[in-house]
Amino acid sequence: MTKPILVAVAWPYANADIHVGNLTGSYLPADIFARYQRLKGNQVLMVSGSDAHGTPITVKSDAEGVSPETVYKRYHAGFLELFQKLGLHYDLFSSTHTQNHFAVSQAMFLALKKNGYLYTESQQQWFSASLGKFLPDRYVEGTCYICGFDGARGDQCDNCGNVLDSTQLINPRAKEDGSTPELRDTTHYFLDLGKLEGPVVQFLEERQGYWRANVVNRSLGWIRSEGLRGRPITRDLDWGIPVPEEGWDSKRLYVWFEAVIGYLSAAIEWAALSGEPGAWHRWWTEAGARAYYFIGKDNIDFHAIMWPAELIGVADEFAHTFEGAEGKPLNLPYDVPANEFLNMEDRKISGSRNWGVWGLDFLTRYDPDPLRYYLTVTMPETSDANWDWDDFVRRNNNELVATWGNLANRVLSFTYRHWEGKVPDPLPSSLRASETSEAIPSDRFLRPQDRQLLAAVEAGFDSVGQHIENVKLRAALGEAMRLCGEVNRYLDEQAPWAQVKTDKDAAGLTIYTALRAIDNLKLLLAPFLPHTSEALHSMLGYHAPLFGEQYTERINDDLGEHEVLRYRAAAIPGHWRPSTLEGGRALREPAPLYKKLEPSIADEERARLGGGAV
RNA sequence: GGCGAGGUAGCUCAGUGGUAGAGCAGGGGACUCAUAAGCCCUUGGUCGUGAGUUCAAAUCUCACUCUCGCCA
Repeated sequence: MTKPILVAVAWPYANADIHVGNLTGSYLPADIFARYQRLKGNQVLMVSGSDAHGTPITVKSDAEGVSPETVYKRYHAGFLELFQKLGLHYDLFSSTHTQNHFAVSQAMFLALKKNGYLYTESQQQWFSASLGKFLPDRYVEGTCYICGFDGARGDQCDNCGNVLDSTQLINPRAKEDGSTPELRDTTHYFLDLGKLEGPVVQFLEERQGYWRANVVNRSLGWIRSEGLRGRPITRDLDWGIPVPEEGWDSKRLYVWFEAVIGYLSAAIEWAALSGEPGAWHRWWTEAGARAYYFIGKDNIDFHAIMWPAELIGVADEFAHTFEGAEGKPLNLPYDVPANEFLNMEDRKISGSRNWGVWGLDFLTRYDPDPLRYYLTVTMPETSDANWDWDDFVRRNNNELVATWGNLANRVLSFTYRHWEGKVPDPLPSSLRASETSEAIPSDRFLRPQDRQLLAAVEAGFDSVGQHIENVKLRAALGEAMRLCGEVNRYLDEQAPWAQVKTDKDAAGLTIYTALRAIDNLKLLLAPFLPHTSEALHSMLGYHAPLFGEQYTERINDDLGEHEVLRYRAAAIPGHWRPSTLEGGRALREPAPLYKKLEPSIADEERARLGGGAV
């Protein structure tokens, strides 16, 4: 029985490079979860894309004198490169700047309006007569009315850190041309969150039993203490999605409102690209489907409150508006396993201070799986965590290399030397030549200690799998690593290097068992360490790969061209079940899976922190 | 100031009522297939503080305290 699983991954804002905190916060856990679900045989759809709209991007484009599109495409290209190098297997990684996303967002808007959850309200906003337009808060500077600092922005004062009401700014001036703006009335659409508060609270309470405490308690606490109030979903801006309404040409849908719709629009775009336009319904309207949202804690409000509110608000009207057909309600999030933050050497990661480790830069010096390993064992699942370069080196050398890499290497190289590069046959040599041997299941000859080891390792398919399904990835990886220890212990007890001198059949049984254990561990670790599991898979003599392939594609629509990352599933998918390694199989020449790192690199890497601007 | 999360071995963290755990680091030992890796033994904690509930509390309640985050 296969289940549709939607793996909805946070949309990176296309105005900065991705750092290790972003990776461990949402992108990496999503990929681990998705890879497991695919191995398990479930129907996975993992989608995301670049968040291309909003003022941070227009601010950057103004500063550089290029179009917002140029800015977003530059960072988007970096995302695609990083995801391919790190092996983040998105079924589709698109962008919010596509004709499809525009259409889906506008349909959501219209469906909410039709259902009575939108209203308009007039508010005051700075208007520049010389520029002839309303100014977003970030585009106004002046004196902070709290601390008196003169360089405060309309939305926030960088001196005292307070969030400001821009209309109270003293001596306001337009950032763009220095002109003095005036307050004018402007009308906006609001999402009537007050009306949706009851259903949203009910949605959260139904999930309180299994959601992470920091996600559900925070959301419920916030609603109970402050209540939900209407929130503007349009703003005066010319970059973004037009409001589907006569006379609203100068306004755009607010980013917070439309970016989350990407989870839905990307599923729809994926379905269209796959040549099966209705296929998105499997994840979005079927009752048995589950949607997991992988995000960082800064996004909790939007995914645990706002997005559910939008989905509850459109109800079955979305399909009606979008497809003109009778529709079912859209599925609400099943889980939002938000992660906390990762600090860098005990300080907050900061792009402007160059305090952090950036994904693409890291991969110019190190391999992807050690990064995936370290980010998983330090994943901030319950509280903030810390990246420490000494710890990175230690864990790479003492855990990844010593416990697992060395285990694979010691068994494979021993086999290669003593059994001519083939899996030893568990049949006793006396039976091997006889005619009947092919009919005898080789497991029959395994000794109790062999069966015991294999049973312990095979139990990992349940225990590791259960942890992953509960999105406890640190625990899952820890369990898999513990099983590596079991195999190391078994080898020490059996000592095949001694057996081989006195009783080659016994040594053969030991090595056969150890190889099969490694073949299992390769799968148990594959969601976490896909590159090296794939390499080991190949050394064990398999030809069909465990996982599928990523590729990019350029799509043309009315907005122009956008590049997406896609995924082609493996022809013969891997399976989340015990190995049935057969004797006699030819192995490939083994090579170490991981490299030991010099402890000195910790100092070298720390020296890079905070250095010259990127 | 309000809300949320956290404060458990030197370090990173598990552990939500029943005699304190893991990994790493530290100390000792036997082995040698392996990336001087692996294996065995071992040192180490009054579970932030105080009180309460209970036959029994790291685990529940209350107060206090420190850290981080969000909001005001």
